[in-house]
Amino acid sequence: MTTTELTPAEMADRTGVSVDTLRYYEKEGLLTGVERAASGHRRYDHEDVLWVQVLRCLRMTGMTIEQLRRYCDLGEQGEQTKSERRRILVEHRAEVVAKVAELESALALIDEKLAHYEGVAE
Amino acid sequence: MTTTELTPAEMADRTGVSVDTLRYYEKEGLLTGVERAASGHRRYDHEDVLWVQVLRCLRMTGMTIEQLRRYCDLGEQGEQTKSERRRILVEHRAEVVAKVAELESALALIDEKLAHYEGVAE
DNA sequence: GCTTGACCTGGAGTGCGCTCCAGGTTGTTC
DNA sequence: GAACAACCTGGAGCGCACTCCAGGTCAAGC
Repeated sequence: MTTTELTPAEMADRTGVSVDTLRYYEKEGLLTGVERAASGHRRYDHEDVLWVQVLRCLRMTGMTIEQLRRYCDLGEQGEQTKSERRRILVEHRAEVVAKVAELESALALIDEKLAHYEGVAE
Repeated sequence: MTTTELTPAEMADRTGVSVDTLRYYEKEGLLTGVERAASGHRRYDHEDVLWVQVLRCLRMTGMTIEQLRRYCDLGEQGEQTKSERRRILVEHRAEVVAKVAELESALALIDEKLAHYEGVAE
């Protein structure tokens, strides 16, 4: 199995996360074990791509860097932290569901407000 | 018609928005025409309560202070800005709908991730 | 009439999540 | 081998939306 390695620029391209942010995530401990070329330049593999996609998904849904760090630290500690990690995801999932509900009730209010503009030309 | 007037503390209580934030919104032009008692202390009326609820709804759904200011400024300018205000709301609504979709696809990924923890005790 | 707490103003400070910068090394292309 | 881009590090800076502070005024209870 040949693992395709990506340069920082390629990784940024692939994930939609800037080179600076990738380095920032690494510095914050959200992205560990990134390989280096002999030159010292970073080389990202497919696993890194998948993981960054998870990071983006969790960030996008409101998980903080702090919480992500906790989640990653647990991952580093191995199998015995699985239930704790699961708990974190279950909890976060609930927050996302709540957020969706919140947005939907906000939509209702926006629609109500929009009704006042009925008949107004575009 | 007796308009019940609220002190800043009561207003904060009623709307869930802190006294500091209420003053901030006023300073930023998102909340205009707030009455004052003879003492110079603010007195909020029912309309203010309703408007702050709208502000919170729009903020919560990601509208920025800048955009809200624009919307409020248009309101100050009267009837001829109605279609522009409508346009802003319609556009914002679309963004909220997109955000909901985004969160829902994130939920799918979280669920996928959670599936890996299947059988892990709580 | 004095204390205590809510209120006033202008402006400084905070936390978050990046984003940018300086000063230097590496790698590719002509 | 020179130029130029992409990379490295540590650390500073930024934009947003508040949040807090200093120094003072106002009002309600005792």
